[in-house]
Amino acid sequence: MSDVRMAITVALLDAMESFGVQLDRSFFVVERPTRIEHGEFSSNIAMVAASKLGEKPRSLAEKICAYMTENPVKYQQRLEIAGPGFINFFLDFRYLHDGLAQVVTVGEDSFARSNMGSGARVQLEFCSANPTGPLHVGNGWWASYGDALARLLRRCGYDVSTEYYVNDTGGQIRRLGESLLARRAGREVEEEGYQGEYVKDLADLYEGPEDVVVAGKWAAERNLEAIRASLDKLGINFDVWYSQASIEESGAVEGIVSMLASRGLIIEEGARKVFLSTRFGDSRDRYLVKEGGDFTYLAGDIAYHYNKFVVRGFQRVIDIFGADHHGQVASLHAAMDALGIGSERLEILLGQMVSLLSGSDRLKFSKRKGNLIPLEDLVDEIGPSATRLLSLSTSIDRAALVDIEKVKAESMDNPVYYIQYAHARMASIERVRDRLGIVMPDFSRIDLSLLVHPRELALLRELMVLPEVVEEAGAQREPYKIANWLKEFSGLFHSFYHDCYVISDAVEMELTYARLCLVAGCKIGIRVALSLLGVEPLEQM
RNA sequence: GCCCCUGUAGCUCAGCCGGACAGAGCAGCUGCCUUCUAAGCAGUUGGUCGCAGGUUCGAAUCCUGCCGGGGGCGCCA
Repeated sequence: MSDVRMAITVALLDAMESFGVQLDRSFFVVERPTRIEHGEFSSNIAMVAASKLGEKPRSLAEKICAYMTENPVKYQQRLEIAGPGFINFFLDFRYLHDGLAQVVTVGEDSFARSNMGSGARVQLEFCSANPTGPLHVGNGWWASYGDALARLLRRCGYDVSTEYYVNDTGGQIRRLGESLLARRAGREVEEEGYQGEYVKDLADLYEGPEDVVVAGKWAAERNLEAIRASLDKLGINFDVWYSQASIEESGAVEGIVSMLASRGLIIEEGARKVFLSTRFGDSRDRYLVKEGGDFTYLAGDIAYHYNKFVVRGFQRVIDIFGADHHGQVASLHAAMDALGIGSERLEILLGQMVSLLSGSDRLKFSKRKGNLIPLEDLVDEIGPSATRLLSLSTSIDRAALVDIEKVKAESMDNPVYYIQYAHARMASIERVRDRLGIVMPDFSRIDLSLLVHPRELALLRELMVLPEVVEEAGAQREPYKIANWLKEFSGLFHSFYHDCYVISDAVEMELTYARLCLVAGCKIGIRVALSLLGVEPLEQM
């Protein structure tokens, strides 16, 4: 919460206390009204608290205003009671000027940084696409989300480690091997196999033995290299690549099963072993060992999560899955409770499906069929920044619909250009400043109170909001809020740029200095936000 | 049948821990380049917030039911 907002909140609490009422801070809000006529800040406290005092909202509002007029907060100019009982705060614009001075003073590294996480160790697992083929657009979509969330949480003071879980074992690897060998022998790949063209390309390179496991592992490694390369193009790097096979080979999976058995949570049906997950809220019990004696995917996944919490000591784990893995959520949570770890420490975010629109056809994809659109094609076409920003513009809870033709053909309409252009204009102003040899005076001699044009004030207000947006986006795991802020802020900057010349014969030098300062602050803000999304700012366009 | 998302302008989406006349971009229509990049700015057209109840001083927002869309309920991974 900003200092000003905090001060108002505290003052309102004091006012209520003076009337003998103790209120919780979450009981009311101090917000920025959508309309500037309603002041810089506004509170609903009189409306929600009126019944506690047996008063009418407006008369309580009057009492509060009287108190606050006696005990004003910093920058307070006047108060207004409006509508059903809102208290509107009109402030001296110096609160914005002081805010700007602070932004410029602390700079890009510290502005909009929060200590919300207090250094808590968080593990963030995302993407984790099976190495049975190249990444498709949907994988890249949620990979961008995961990467942005990691950046966001780091900025909020969490100690984040990102991880890609490599599913490099099991039936799918055998199936991949079978498909590879079939291609090498010139046979058709069967219905259940991987039919994409990439299998053909790999088959041409494979010189190993006629063994489905060896061939499968070989192909998976090749695919993984391609996946790393695609992610690299998007600017995404993982701290850890964790192998599923390594978990199985370490004996950790047996360990988990016996741990659960010792708690009486496993029943045996011949060779099969069933985890009584319904006791922890799952909708049905789950097999951990199959009839043939192999572990199920879930068994390995539980061991993997045990490893995250207990072996590696993460305080919190966030998994980002596609909505098609929704079925795992209840089972994993059940297992965490069964193992005494606590399901509340495991946060599973589900990314809704991404579908692509080409012309009027909604395309359906399948990795096995091989009819997917590779992530790399999109990145090569529109660039990493646009790819990221596109996927980060909407909520994870909403099934995204991407219009391929539109994105490719009319990429000028992509919001990334709008935002980049704003940054490029800021940089351009500074280039002109340097070309003309304008040297900024000492900071203390710049009169920021000259910034009173509506465009300047609007820009300043939005800049001041960024720290709160960062905290909110981090707390709610919603990086798209940063993207929305960027669009809004860029729009305000374009308006300012159009209406308020910074360097011109028609502008007094004192005002030029103040505006240069504003531009510097804006540049800090936009660069912080872009960095959170992993988008590279452009100096010129 | 059960579980998770979702239904807001012609299209893509914000707003959803209740608040003041429902927002943006795109598409459409009108204007604006002799000064820091017109990939821009300004204006304008366009909405029974899926439907019906309920809670409330106040509901797009909360609750219930219904209708529609996506995903999931494997000894696949």
